Amino acid sequence: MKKQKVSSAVIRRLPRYYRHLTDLYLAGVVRISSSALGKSMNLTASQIRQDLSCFGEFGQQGYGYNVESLRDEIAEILGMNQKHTAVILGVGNLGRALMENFHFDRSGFTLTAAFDVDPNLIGKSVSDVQVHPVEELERYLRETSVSVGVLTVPRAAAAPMSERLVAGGVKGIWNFTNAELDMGRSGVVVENVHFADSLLALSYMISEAP
Amino acid sequence: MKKQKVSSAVIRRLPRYYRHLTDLYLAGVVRISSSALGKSMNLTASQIRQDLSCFGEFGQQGYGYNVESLRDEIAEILGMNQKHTAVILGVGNLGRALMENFHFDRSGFTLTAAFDVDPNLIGKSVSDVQVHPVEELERYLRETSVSVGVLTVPRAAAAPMSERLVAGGVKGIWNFTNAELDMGRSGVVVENVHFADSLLALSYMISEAP
DNA sequence: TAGATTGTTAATCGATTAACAATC
DNA sequence: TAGATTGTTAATCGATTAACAATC
Repeated sequence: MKKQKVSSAVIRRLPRYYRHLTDLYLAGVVRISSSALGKSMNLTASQIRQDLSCFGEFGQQGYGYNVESLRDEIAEILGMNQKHTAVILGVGNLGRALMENFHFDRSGFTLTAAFDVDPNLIGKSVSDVQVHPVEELERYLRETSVSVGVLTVPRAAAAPMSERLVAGGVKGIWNFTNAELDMGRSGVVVENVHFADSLLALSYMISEAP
Repeated sequence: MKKQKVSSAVIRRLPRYYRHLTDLYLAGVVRISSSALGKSMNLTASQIRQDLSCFGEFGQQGYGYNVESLRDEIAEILGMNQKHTAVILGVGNLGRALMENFHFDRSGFTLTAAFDVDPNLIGKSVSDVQVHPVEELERYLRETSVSVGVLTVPRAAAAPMSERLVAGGVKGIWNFTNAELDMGRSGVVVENVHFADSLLALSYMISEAP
């Protein structure tokens, strides 16, 4: 086991490994070699072995990797067993879509509360998660350990809300607004889901085509 | 103007440039140097100049870049003026959230139709876009030029739907399902929005923290 | 055992950064 | 003009690929 810094390119591939290994596992595949996995994921066998070597030795010469145990190892590496919690800020369409459709638990998270300003929503539950008035955010964060704040508020509310989350001690922010959040020296990690950036990248790629 | 291949790292930064320049423009900033832009985006001035040089010469020595015209140039590069069109497949929570909240037009797209299997939705309109029965997809694609199909269907429907989109001649697929689509030799571009991958990357980053 | 496949070291490739002449 | 800042070429850094001894 090494303790070198893991590059962000590797980090981005880990969830893909996890997803593919889960699919293989569910399909009943017991073992797989780096070259077979590489073929199915469009990576080189070398890259896969190199990536995994950042975290330990999970394979066996002449055999390859056990699908289930490699999947479990990667889950562990990703922190999926750490009982992370999340709260969601903003129960508009997108917030509700995440609450109703996204399986936080499959990523090792428990969604424990939602917050909104709309009096019509407060007190209601969405997918068994209660909507609180946003004024109660600070108290909630004080009384409950929350790993991640999910930002699905309007753009204008993104900066102030992120500051309140940081002050409340969250470790990460999952940002669905198209605001660029500045975490300064807080150490809080921001993961952006910028829909527009994604669509524009696609726009570029289809515009280039011959 | 060069005609070298543009790396995917550069392509991914283009929408960010566009977003930052738009913010600057709306804030009334007229000109900016690569070093000032770099500071605000956490990039080196060198990298910005190197990136832009893939597409042409947009600055002026001793002055920097005109914010508005650089923004417009990048919009052009991204294909935002090409009157791209999109249809959305699957009007569940996520599909509806995109239809109601995401401004396709701000990325240069027009959302022209939605498709679903649910008889209760068919015929209705969401944000002025009509929901059609999915059986009509082929006819619609034949009669209308559609650039991109937005996949917000359940995972199991992702593969067959993507095949129908490809057969119908779309140029790109914006995939919100966690299925990994294989476009084979079709030349159709897939842009994935994998929520779970994104959250797992965040999970890794907060788990590493000291 | 022989064949397969790992983990790791070395080689290559590509992307980022630095430097600087050109010039507004 | 002098100062600022570009576009581009060269230097550096990091990530990917190839090669191979170790070994199941």
